[in-house]
Amino acid sequence: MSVVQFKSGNRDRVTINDLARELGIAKGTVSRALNGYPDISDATRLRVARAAERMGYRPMAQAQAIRTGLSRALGLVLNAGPGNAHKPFLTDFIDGISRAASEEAWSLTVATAVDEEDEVATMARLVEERKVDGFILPRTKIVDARIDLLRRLEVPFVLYGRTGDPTGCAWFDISGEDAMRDGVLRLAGQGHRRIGFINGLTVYNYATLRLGGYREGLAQARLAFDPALVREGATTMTSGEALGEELLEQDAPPTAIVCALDLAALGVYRAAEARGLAIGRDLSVLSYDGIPEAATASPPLTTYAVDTRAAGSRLAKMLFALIRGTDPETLRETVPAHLIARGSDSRAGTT
Amino acid sequence: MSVVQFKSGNRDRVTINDLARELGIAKGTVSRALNGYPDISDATRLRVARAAERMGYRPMAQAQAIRTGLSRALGLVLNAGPGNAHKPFLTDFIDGISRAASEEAWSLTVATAVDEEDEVATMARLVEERKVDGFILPRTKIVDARIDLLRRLEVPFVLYGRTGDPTGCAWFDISGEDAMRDGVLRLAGQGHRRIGFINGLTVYNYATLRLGGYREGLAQARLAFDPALVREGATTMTSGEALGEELLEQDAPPTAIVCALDLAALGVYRAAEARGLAIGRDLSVLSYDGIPEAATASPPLTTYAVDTRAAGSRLAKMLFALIRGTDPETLRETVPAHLIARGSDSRAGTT
DNA sequence: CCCCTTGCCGAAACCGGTTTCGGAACTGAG
DNA sequence: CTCAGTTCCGAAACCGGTTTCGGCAAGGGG
Repeated sequence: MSVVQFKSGNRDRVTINDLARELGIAKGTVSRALNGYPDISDATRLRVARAAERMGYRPMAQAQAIRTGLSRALGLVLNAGPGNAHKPFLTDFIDGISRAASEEAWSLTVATAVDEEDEVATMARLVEERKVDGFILPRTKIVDARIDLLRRLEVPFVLYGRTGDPTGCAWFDISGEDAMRDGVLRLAGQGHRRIGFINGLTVYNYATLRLGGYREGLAQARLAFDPALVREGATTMTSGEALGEELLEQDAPPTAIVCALDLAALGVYRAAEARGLAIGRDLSVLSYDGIPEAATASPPLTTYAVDTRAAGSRLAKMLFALIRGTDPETLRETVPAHLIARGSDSRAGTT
Repeated sequence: MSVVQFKSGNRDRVTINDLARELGIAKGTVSRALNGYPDISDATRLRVARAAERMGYRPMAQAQAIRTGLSRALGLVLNAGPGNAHKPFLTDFIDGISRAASEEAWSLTVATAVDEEDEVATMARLVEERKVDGFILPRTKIVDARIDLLRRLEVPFVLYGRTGDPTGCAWFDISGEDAMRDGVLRLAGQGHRRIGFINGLTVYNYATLRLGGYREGLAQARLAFDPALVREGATTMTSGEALGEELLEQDAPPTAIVCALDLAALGVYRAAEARGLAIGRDLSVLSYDGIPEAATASPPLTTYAVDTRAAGSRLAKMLFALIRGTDPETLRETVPAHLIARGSDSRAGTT
């Protein structure tokens, strides 16, 4: 047969049958005692609990899954395709999710995909094989195929970010729009009058929000919105450099630039350097994310930082609530990013 | 009862019973046909395969697990405790593993832990609940409690890195010692005579190897080994800065420093800056890892880079082989890091 | 023509749990 | 003392698969 020989699976593990035999009671009784059914006397419940503890009984998750339909695993599908680096974000995020999951003895199943189609296919497979009970969806788009899929499959999910049609969605998000608005006001307060904006990819929901925040900041500072000072589509250093160059080569270049992503801001550093402009003196830059490179850049980058670990943890807890039947639309939270002021922005016109 | 109400689990999923009923044959026959048993005629096998395809049958992983003992999941436990940042490493690593796993329709279960004890406990839990069939162990130590545990439990595992007692271990590793040796030779070739070394934590296996590589490089360059030029324990920028300071404040400071980790090297940047030394001119620095910050530092850091994605992928494949019964000791590979020459090292004495 | 293989499949046991159902023992009211 | 109502547990079905076992039919050798 084409079946390969695997290492022997079940060793000396203690099963519910062992427990029942040891205690001299029916295994169904043991199961109900362990799961808190009301038709079990306290005495029996205690006896079972003690024996389980003493013998080191651990229910086999998959055996439970086949009857209950719950595999006690959260799903996270990462898009690792080209242009989706988003690197430093991950460790903290996974740690946050995983820790919250561990607290409830759940686990986290991670898969990667190369594009949106692959992402949806991977999620469908995880659902079909019942490997996960719900998903956390990072990097939400305005129109997001993953959401459509999970809505159709009636599988619980929470968004890290908001989306175009939020019907039936639970989410946790950082208020990037508030950060952008505050950033503009901060720069305006430093005397800047021509403040540029370099956005991320507009398919993502955050981009629209952040542009809105930028415009709101301008309005509050009583500055006119000038389309010539706005660019979009920078998610890497390279694209940030290109778009920064576009802004700076104009006749009336901005004296400050707000970036929607730290990586783009670091690209702007290069563009400025190429033109002989000193960041923090000739050009102020301010950004969003709080990636580690921001701290080591020279000058260190002022940024609105996100606590990604806390986000992961919160999302996991929301997903638990969802799986347990909470109405998704009551599970919606938005929290602010926090400013880390460093040396990349300063008074205008010190040249 | 204390049991919460979960969302209905099993919906319209097609089971092996549906298939059997549809085809009018026994479900055991369907199972054997699907799994390539030899006592099924080709005609039946084909009929079953087609029906399975047409009806969209997907075996429920956990139901298989309970009989076969295999959950078709790889385990990865990350230590996310303080001082274990190792951030950028993760995305690529997970992607590599996950992609290799997906190819065989396996999945990846990720958990985090805060210290070694927690790590071992988490792994034990995953094994007890049979959530994973084997582990990938990153950041191996010379004496590693995780290895002891898995050896005792007879659970398959592969190391990312080598270890003190390799009995029964399979591993994949990057030859950090060769990189350190080549680094020393490169600097010696540039005319440096006093070459320092800042190592990582010596509990990790790589540290001993890299120190050995450094010494071998000195020997080949006919330079004497001077303990005053060697420090150990730098795994962060902060500690790298402190140890770099120690080296530089001496009467006869090194003109070049080899670091076992990029993060430490970036710390040395700061120490040098504080003393008014220009990296790449007054002090050459060369390092290992290939983290993204290395490219954006000024000057960009010369480093021996590691292809972490490929490592993850290779490790997953080795783990599959192991689970399928291959002798661990035949599964051992070491590959070289590759040099990315940038601006942080140069001729000595240009001051 | 008989017997022994061999190929192929059905039936049933099994894996480790959960859940339903029914009945024994105890309780309290009348 | 009787009878209905609780309390608590055993027995068995069930979940969706895998694996063992045995038997029927066809084929081949003597």
